[in-house]
Amino acid sequence: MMSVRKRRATSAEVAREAGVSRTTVSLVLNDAPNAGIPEETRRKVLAVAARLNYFPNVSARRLVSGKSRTLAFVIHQSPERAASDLFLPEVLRGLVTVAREQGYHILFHPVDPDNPQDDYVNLFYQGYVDGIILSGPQQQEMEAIGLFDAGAPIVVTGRLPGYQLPCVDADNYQGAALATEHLIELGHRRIGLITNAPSVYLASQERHEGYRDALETAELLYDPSLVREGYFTAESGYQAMSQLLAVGEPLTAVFVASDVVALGAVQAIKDNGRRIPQDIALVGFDDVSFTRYIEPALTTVHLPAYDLGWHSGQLLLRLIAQDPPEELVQLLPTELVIRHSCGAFA
Amino acid sequence: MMSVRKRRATSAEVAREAGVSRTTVSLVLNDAPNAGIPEETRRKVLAVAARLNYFPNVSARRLVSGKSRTLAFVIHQSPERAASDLFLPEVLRGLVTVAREQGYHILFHPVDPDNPQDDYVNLFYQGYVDGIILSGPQQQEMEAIGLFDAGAPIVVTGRLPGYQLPCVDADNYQGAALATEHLIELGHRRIGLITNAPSVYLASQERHEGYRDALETAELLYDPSLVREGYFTAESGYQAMSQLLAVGEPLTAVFVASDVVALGAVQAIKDNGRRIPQDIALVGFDDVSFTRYIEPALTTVHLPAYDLGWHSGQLLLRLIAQDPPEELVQLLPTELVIRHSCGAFA
DNA sequence: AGCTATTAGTAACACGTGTTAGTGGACTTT
DNA sequence: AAAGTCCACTAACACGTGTTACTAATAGCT
Repeated sequence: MMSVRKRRATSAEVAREAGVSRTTVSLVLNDAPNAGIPEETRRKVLAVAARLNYFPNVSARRLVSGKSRTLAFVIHQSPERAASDLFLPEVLRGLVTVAREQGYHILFHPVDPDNPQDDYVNLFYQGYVDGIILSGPQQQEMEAIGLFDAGAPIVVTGRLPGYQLPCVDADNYQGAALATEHLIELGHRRIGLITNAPSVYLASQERHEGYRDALETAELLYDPSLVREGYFTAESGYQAMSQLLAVGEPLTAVFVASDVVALGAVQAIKDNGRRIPQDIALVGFDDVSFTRYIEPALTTVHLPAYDLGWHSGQLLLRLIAQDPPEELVQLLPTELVIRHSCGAFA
Repeated sequence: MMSVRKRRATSAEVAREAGVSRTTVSLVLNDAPNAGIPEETRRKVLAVAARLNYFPNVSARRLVSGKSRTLAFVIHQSPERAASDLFLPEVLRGLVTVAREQGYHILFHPVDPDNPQDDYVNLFYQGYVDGIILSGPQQQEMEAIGLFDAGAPIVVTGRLPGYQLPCVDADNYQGAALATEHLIELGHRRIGLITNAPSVYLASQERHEGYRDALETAELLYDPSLVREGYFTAESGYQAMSQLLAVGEPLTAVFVASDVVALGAVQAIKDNGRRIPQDIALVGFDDVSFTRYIEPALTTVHLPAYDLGWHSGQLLLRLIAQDPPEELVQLLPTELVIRHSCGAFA
């Protein structure tokens, strides 16, 4: 049984114990390519290091290298919305995957938008991290812009309207068009829209435009009276759908630009005594985990959460490596997930 | 407009610019209480520091202090299950909240159980973090035990059966009893159980026992033929419920020890042409976000995800501060969330 | 034999900070 | 006036590592 040593071993102790200099220990452990260390010395050092349970101190390494090999994942989330952040696990998984490939760690750093006393820019200035990923930015994100202008590596997951920051986002426009085109192909002519959020949100605008352009490409009339605004929640979807059901000339399909909002819409349709998809066909957006469980299973547009994390990390790492790609604004394609609510299987 | 300086300022530069020694700068910025620095010097130093945009280098601080003021959140998650980890955001929020109060940061470090080449123990031995929170441990977590035996601060979120590690878990037994008692109070006498997972999982055992003991306390017969095993998924719930519906003497209520599994059960009941809660009352477990949206809204036992994160962090911080509480195994109480599927509002 | 090239290694500096022990001067006390 | 006390501040060390410049010894070549 190995006894527990209180203090951690240092490279100096390894050197003394192995009868070599600290430099040699360092060269062996980082196996420096050009310095020719003979095999015997090498093995001796490694053996002593293993025996003393030596691990190089990362703070000292960081200090001398000037790099932290850590990325900050900064996410704006109010306590209420945090609980229902259904993408966070997947985004993180994508980010960690690409980061770890290159030996980087992730510092998880949520920020409460309501009291932004917490200065995430310090994470960079204090050398805590080498770069920052900013998820779900606010409208006025002056700190991020200042950071970028100062030459700091920073990537926005989502988008910051009006500023030219490096960012990775889902192609909301394309996804909305995909959903709408699918309903058109199924023969629908009067297709309503319930947005995911008010139009100040860029994603909401883009999904709205994708819907409209798909209609017009198919030479269908874009009718604003068939459009209602959602507000993130299922409740808002219930309200919006109830209104649409009361429109004079009835519609046969609705594109709801958010799965959570669509949940409320489904309820409203059922309460109104109509059936899905026979009376009203439905397509959602986001592909959150529970959409396959509701009745009927929701056809929806898959938001590539894992890829968002992965590409954000990849972009950030290239910025850190001073090797930026030509295109600093990346839109990731979405995919239509066909289930039962659209009536394709009827 | 302030020009962007390439190199970051150091305390030595601040000292030179302010005409004092580096020691004075350090004393001012950390406002050391006993060292009497006159107000004028103090202001002068602070002014120069602000002008030079000086931030103390965290790597150097860590090196000299020997502390990283960082906690690792290590979570075992296979890629498939990561996407449906509905508690992660809340657990993280709780953990970050308590950590930040004491000036700690969080390193997010998922581990794929299928290829565990990644040694999270090194995070501690290399001085990357001061302590480790281990979420969702495997059955044989020898590294964690070794770490604990070596005196490293470590806390398990969930529980490691058979070993005496500090841990924080939800009181599954109490929650299951709560759910079952509620159904009994509503007058049900034949109450089925669908477990959340196979009985090798501790949480599954505990929920099973809570159910049985609640029955026996009410002097009702515990009947194994009314018990079926779920397996995490809605599909497994559909299967289990279908079997229970075919039992000779029909039951009037079922406690499903997982909301996701309950989703499948709901579907099976509907497909069988019975109504909830009139024909069959249902209570779930976990209180995942979508339970309020399904039809009827699911009565369930709230799993205190935020508190799990918070108390895990709190316990770990006390271990780090060498101030451990008497009780190193903490069970957090659950709460019954009464909605419509149990029939309490009928 | 004398010069050069290679081998095997080390001494010393740098990274940026916290902190202890100490110093010179002004002020107070006896 | 001498001794003691406080004030304001600093020199110097420590933290643990990476890396460059250098040395001593050996081998290779003409």
